[in-house]
Amino acid sequence: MPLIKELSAKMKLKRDNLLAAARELFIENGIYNTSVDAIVRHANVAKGTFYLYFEDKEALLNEIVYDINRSLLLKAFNAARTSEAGGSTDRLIAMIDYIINHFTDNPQELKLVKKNFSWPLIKEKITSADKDAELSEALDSLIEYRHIKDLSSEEARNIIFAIVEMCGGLCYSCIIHKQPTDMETMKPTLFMMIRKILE
Amino acid sequence: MPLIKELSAKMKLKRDNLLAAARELFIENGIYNTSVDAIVRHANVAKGTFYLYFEDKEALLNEIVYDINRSLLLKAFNAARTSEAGGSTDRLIAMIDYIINHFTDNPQELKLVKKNFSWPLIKEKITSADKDAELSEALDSLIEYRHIKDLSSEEARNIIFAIVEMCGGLCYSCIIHKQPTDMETMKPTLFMMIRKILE
Amino acid sequence: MPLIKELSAKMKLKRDNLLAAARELFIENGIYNTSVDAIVRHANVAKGTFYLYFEDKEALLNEIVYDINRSLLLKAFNAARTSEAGGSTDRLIAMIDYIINHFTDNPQELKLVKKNFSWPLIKEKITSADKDAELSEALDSLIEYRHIKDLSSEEARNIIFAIVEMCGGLCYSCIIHKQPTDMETMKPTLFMMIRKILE
Amino acid sequence: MPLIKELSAKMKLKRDNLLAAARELFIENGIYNTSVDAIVRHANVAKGTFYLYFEDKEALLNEIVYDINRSLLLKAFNAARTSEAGGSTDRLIAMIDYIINHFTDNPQELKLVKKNFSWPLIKEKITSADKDAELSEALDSLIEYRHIKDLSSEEARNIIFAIVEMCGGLCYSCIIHKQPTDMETMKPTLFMMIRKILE
DNA sequence: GATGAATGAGTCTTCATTCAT
DNA sequence: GATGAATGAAGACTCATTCAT
Repeated sequence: MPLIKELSAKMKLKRDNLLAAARELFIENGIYNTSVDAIVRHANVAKGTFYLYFEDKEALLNEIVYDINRSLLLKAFNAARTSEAGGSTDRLIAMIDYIINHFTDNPQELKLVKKNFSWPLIKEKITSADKDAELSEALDSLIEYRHIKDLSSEEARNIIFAIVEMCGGLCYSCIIHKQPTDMETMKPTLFMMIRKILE
Repeated sequence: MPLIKELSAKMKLKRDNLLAAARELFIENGIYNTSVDAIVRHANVAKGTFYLYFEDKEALLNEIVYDINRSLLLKAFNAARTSEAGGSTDRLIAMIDYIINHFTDNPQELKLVKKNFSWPLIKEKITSADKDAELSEALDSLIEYRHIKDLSSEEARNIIFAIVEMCGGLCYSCIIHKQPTDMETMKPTLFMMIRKILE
Repeated sequence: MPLIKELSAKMKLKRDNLLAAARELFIENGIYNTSVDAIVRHANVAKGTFYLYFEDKEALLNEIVYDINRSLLLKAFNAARTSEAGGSTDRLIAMIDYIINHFTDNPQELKLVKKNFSWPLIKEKITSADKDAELSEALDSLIEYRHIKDLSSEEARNIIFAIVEMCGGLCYSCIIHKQPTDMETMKPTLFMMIRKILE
Repeated sequence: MPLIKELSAKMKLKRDNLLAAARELFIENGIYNTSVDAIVRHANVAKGTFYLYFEDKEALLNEIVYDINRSLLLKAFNAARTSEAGGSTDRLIAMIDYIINHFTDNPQELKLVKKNFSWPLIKEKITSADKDAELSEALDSLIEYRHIKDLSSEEARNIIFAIVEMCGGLCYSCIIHKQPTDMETMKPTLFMMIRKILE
């Protein structure tokens, strides 16, 4: 797309500025209280510039949500990999623990991600021609780590998926609404449930 | 308060009209694409009438989401109660099955409910002075049905809660996005997981 | 107008209720922040009743402003009459002093009256068939008290009128805005000016 | 701030258009009967443009009232300065005469100004960092022209102020309501009173 | 006479998007 | 590519007034 690579660097910067500004404002004030105007002001660019880099506000939002998820997943993955956790179940729980802690510390981010998370978006990014290799790999290893068991890989994937949904849902209600209890109290129960599911 | 029952009945009708109109439009076009204007047009009342019955759009939304949840929960509860399911786990699964089937048939309703579900709202309704007795009871029996086990009632409640979140999350992604698979395929895996959790 | 005198008493009561309620609210919140709705609520009557007694909001406002002026003028008049003030100038100043003190204690009333005072309204009330005799007399004596001087009665009236406007204007700016100074400081200067005007 | 003077000029023009349109409509229909909608229609700009230049309707109103006062005061001042009037009292009367004549010719403007005049506004404009020097000077010379007399400058200012209020009040009732007489008839009496006040 | 539910024109304000420069 | 003034449709909400009961 960019004709001259040199320019592309400058442009990337501007784009990143916008992304960062929007992320900050979305997290601080919520999506529906953040106008394009506020974003460009915070990023110190002109209104029109926004539309040079993003189709519209939603495209920007999707990208931000994707970035947050991607970065968090990779960090959680590395945390689990470098932990001394022995079995694969322990590693999965270490990952989830990492994610829970992160959202406990960043509840606004959780709000943003949860309300706007979309699997199709992720799927596209790990399926398309210029796919996100790093993320793909992390996700794959997550899914396939249970190959030892007598489950088909689809079934394994579905189980992991279900666990993830459960964790996501609990994060939201326990951290944001403290319902039915706080996250700290819920955690042992959650981990126990996961262990039971995975035997 | 109402001196004349007849009048009150008329007003209830109008209120219900508005509720129904809004529900339809919310389901069809989404919340943020449904203006108060559209609602009153669809309900065939004047703009001002809306504000006679609802403080604002959000109050209306909350009521709709609550109504959907309430009615679905009660129906699921009755379905489970009248099923031949023996054990308590079977009854819980019967309930969940009912809910899954309902959302499979009404994916738009699922969209509406999922994005705007809020435990605090439910909590308020089953806690306040003039609480919703019927719903309260259903929820209580859900939570306390596992008193036989060696779990504290809080832990039992938390487990049920987690299962509900898992089911809710899976419904959304499997029914709306068909991710990672469709609901029909996911169901057996889900039920198996629930059984494992509850032993 | 009223067919039955008995009813008229009840009606007068309702009318007075509305008047009193509106006056209170106008003074407390200002005219443009006081809705007919608030008035009828505060007066404990139905919305429609309002329009049974007043053509519209403005008619009500006019009546309130008139009542305030009338009552204040009469009270000021009596205060001056019963004061030991000797000359006619002293009596006029005593009157003005009374009015200034009243507005100093009731700045909100001053706001209401000043922004909505209208001579035509007063004129109509003291000119019409069923004129307000008491007020008429007070005003007349005010105007004609200077008959000893070699001024035509028109000129005397105009001078008094001008003095009244000056006092009214000063009240507003000195009491409400403390501009150019507070009323207490302005008073001696004002009285000195009046004396000079009247010799 | 403006990098390009040309652009700024265009914008100033648009702002002035809005100002002029609003002024016309305010004068013709009154403030509360003039909607932002009507203003932008009359100025041939889009609704949003209004809010590009003015915070809200009130800010616009304040600016208009200020502009009218400012321009009238300066014109009156110049008229008095260039008149052959000898003493300072004569010059003050010349000024007042100018103002009276102006309002006689523009009664609608008088209405607008009188109901919305606000000393605090004026005060702010002649006190703030980037104060209106020209107006400041005119006002100062008005106030201080009586330094010869044995009055403190505060007292002199207060007297002038009182005279101004008297004139303003008389203008309104004599011009708008012809009460108690028309302005032409009132003028000699008024001037006589001013002379008496100032000896 | 009294009621109060219903009206709907009207208000201000926001904001994503465009486009001439 | 970058700008930011301009747009105007759309939004939520208000409230004086009416009228069937």
